[in-house]
Amino acid sequence: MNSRSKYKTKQREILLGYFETNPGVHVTAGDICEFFRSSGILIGQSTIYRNLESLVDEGIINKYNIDRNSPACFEYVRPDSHEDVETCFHCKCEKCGKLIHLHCDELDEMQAHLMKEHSFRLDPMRTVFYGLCEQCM
Amino acid sequence: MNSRSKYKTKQREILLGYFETNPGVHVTAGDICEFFRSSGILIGQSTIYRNLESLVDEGIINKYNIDRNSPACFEYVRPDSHEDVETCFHCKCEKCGKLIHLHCDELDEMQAHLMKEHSFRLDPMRTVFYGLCEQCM
DNA sequence: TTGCGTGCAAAGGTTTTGCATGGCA
DNA sequence: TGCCATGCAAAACCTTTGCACGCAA
Repeated sequence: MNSRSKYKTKQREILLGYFETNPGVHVTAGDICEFFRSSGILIGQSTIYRNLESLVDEGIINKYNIDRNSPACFEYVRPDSHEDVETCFHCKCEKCGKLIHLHCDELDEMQAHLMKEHSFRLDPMRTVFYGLCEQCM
Repeated sequence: MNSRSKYKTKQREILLGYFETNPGVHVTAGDICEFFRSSGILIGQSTIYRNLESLVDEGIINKYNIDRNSPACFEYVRPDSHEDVETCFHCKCEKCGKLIHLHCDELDEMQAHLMKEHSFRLDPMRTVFYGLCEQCM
């Protein structure tokens, strides 16, 4: 569970560079494997999975479990936007599968309400709103 | 995706009976398979999965994706709580697994807000709020 | 040199699918 | 009779793990 890297390896640097050049983008472990493979960069898939776990533990990237039976999504956390990500919500369209990022004061209030009135500490990282997007409605 | 049963089969009735005698309980597909196997009732696992999908589509049971890498949970929806369920939100404690039913005006407002401001039609049946309950906090 | 990180392959567990058979209407 | 549902087995899928080798410090 709690894994942090102690060595600075070439593979880790490459992976980190990939995220830094793709901020705000959701990618799966498979996407990353495929990208490196097609780029002629050889990094084993287990190395990718292990480094992803480390980066999540270190708070450098976030992991979202959008859906069972679809792979986990990873997203780079910009150093200067630490608070934003904490309060970012995700909406998943049940029809087209589109993932929408929401950052909204009203949702923050809703979260505070759940905490105060219902004694429930919502975890935005784990919670996904399911429904229909504008196009599919 | 959208599968609804057209025939009334013995297997479907048995599965439905299982849920009706276990209201409010969370079970996995594996649990159900194991239960029938140990009861000497032969129902193929694919039949169970396919019927579960149908029952979810028909709104007779709910499916919760508690965690990746742990199987999906299914729960019977009592007929007499149908209206409630439509506007009822679910909070799932990530630690103790407790499922809390919430019916609250503020959440209704939040839902209306998502619709009006973000053009997203939230589906309360499919959406589960993850976080920590009072005891586990 | 020490021990962590890597790569490969294989395992793990849940869910889906192909196909022939059986059963409902 | 015409489909749909079932059961079996195998595949698909994402992710984790075992192990020997390589590399960082």
